[in-house]
Amino acid sequence: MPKRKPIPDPTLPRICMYVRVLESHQEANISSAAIAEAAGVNAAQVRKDLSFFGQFGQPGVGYDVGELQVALKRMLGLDRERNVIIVGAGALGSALIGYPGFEGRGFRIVGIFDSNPAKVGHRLRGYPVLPIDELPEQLAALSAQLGVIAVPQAAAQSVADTLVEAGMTAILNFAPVSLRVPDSVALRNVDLTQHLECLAYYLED
Amino acid sequence: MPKRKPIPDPTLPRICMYVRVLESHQEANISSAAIAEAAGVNAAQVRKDLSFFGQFGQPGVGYDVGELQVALKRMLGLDRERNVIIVGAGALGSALIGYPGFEGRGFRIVGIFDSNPAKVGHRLRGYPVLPIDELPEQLAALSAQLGVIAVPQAAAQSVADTLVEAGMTAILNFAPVSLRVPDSVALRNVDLTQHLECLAYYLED
DNA sequence: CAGTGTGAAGCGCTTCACAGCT
DNA sequence: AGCTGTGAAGCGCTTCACACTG
Repeated sequence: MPKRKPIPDPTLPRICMYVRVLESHQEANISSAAIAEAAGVNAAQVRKDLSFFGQFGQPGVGYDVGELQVALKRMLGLDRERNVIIVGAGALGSALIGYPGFEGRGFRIVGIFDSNPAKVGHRLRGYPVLPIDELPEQLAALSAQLGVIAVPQAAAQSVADTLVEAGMTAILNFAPVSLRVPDSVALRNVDLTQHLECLAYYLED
Repeated sequence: MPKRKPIPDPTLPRICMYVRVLESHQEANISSAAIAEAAGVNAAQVRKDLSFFGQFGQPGVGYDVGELQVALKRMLGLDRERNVIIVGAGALGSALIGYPGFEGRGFRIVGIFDSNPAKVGHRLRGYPVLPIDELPEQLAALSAQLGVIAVPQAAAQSVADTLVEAGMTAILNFAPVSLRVPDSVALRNVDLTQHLECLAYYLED
């Protein structure tokens, strides 16, 4: 469900990368060629990507680093904090809670859920683990906008259904299954094993 | 560096998914339509993907589930165990060590490395944390074929260089940077924050 | 002149559609 | 009849090339 105009799917992650490049750039100006170099893409690609959001550059000069950064962050919706809940208090869920890349970039973990009664009630890195049945009530109270699924494969679809029913519209799924969600829900999958499997293909022996 | 014929980049992950579908399929036969349904793709896509590796199906019948599974696993190089080392003994590295999807699918963690002297020597989930300087010597001894980078952004390129110099040809990178490696090295990136950022774009407010 | 913005060409993946096999 | 394998069409992203701007 695109916001205003339909952005090509591959563009979005690239824009995120450009923001990173801008953040670690020292000078005040930067050219599309320099962004491309740092991001590992074509310079024309950079300009075309940016053109989806408007015109930011000055011919002969390039882009104002600070200005472009702010503009892109606003376009991506990264100009505000986002509350995130994690479902699954296993090793992966636990690691995500402490992941510095989240808190440091505007994503605040506001709740951990698990179906295992043995885990519920305990604290994980300072966060109380809540029972999954309470997810529907808690969701509004926590004003969580992003849900992370870090449960075993077998439980993933059920958790996704619960999240969707509770009104969650954006889900990041770490379970190795193709989840079924309504078109109105944004879903991204991160399949760790799949990445290793793809790499294995390129090994010689 | 493709093995025999150049496979379209998007095909590889899909093949991995098909294998998953086959593994959890009960009957002896399956049609491309059924695989497609479960994998969330087009049926013609499935047939075209499979045709890169050969002809497996029987017109009017479909595919033999067991046979196709074995064939695909061999084509992907998943018919043997792969030794994996993880660089970075932080929260993420720690979670990856215990990730059931690895050990359960032929990827065996054989070593953890970290540059922090405070971590070296300790055991992480039963594995000794080795100093990163020993990586070159240890690599051959451990016969590791896959390297996982789970260190902070600032250290990632240096770790990648070390891995490449030591002869590693496949790298899975969790640091949020675009790493520079020779073309002969297979590299895949998993940027957790980037996924959340992409999702944030689709949020209404 | 250096560098952006963009129409147009290029290219590769996806989907269609159907011949052919069982 | 049912379903695979595949040439060909369709489609969308990427790259080129250049007019234009400061």
